[in-house]
Amino acid sequence: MTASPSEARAADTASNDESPLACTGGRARKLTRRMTSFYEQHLRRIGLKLSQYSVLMNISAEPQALQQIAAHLEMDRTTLTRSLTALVQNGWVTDAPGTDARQRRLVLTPSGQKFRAEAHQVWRDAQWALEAQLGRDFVATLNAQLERALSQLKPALPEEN
Amino acid sequence: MTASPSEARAADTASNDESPLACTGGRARKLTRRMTSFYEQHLRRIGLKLSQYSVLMNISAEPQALQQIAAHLEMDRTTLTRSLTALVQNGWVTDAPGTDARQRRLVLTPSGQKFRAEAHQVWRDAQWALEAQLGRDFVATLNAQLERALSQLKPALPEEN
DNA sequence: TGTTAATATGTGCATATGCACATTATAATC
DNA sequence: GATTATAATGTGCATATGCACATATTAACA
Repeated sequence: MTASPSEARAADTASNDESPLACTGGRARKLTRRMTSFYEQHLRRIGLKLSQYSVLMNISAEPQALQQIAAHLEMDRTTLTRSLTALVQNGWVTDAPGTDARQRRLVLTPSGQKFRAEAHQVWRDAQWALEAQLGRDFVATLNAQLERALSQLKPALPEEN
Repeated sequence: MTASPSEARAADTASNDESPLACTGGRARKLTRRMTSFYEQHLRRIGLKLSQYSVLMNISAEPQALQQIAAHLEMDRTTLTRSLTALVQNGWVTDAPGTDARQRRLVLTPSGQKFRAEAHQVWRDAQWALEAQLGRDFVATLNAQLERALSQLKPALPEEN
């Protein structure tokens, strides 16, 4: 409502009161949509989504617990579960036997290792294309900015589960 | 090439001339997840997703065609359609009568105008919180970087529809 | 040792995202 | 004026995202 407590600060950002584009989150989302689209133009020829590629690159011949992978990727645990479904169905990833019946330990299959190398090459093409389009220096700067933002914008409620 | 477990990490940090930079798309996605989470912590108290907020801020008392809104937000047309469903069901947005039976023209209802102002205030709180956490200067820089990336990474196949 | 707490994961629900396809209405053309 | 092209939108499908809740398993401990 008429939030009087914030009127003082309102002057600080009054320049963009009417402009929703000032929203950093909105910009980030928009860029992510374009960026995802860009990468997936390349990845489409091997039938991978960018997210699936990310998951695939974080699985190896060494069994890793699902939660470890999720933490490393900083993906929602349940999102990872469903993302793995496709990779498992394609025979690239499988469950390694373990001692703890709760824990899922995931490994690449032989065909998964082969496919991962192929996917990596396709990603390289995409990344090179991105650097060609935006300029290598700018991409490096952007990477650094994203990295810095990530280091400062810590995830909220870090796993209260 | 041997798809060793370290290959992914090697690519992540590679910076020599022969290797592409780290996956910019992956970083962007990760930051977007955190950013979205950050904003939605605030927006949750009025029951809005960040995406819904963006849509709401791009609808006014002046009827606008769905496609115009989608183009301006650079959102997929069909995503917008479904995002509008919730806004319409809540009585904030409605269809304005038009001459072309194909075209949907959307307007804010009176209650929608009121709610939009409220949502805007909540967003301001979120934006302020973001600036407080990351530092105002850095947010400004980040915004500029995102904007620059957006201006250079044009959408592929720019609406062949 | 039996009960309770903590762990690891899965499922249902709602929305987001984009593609392919279907539908309806207007415009164009002959 | 009937047929065809174009335009605007909606729907189905697959996946992404995150939250709330449910389940199963191991650890803790009284």
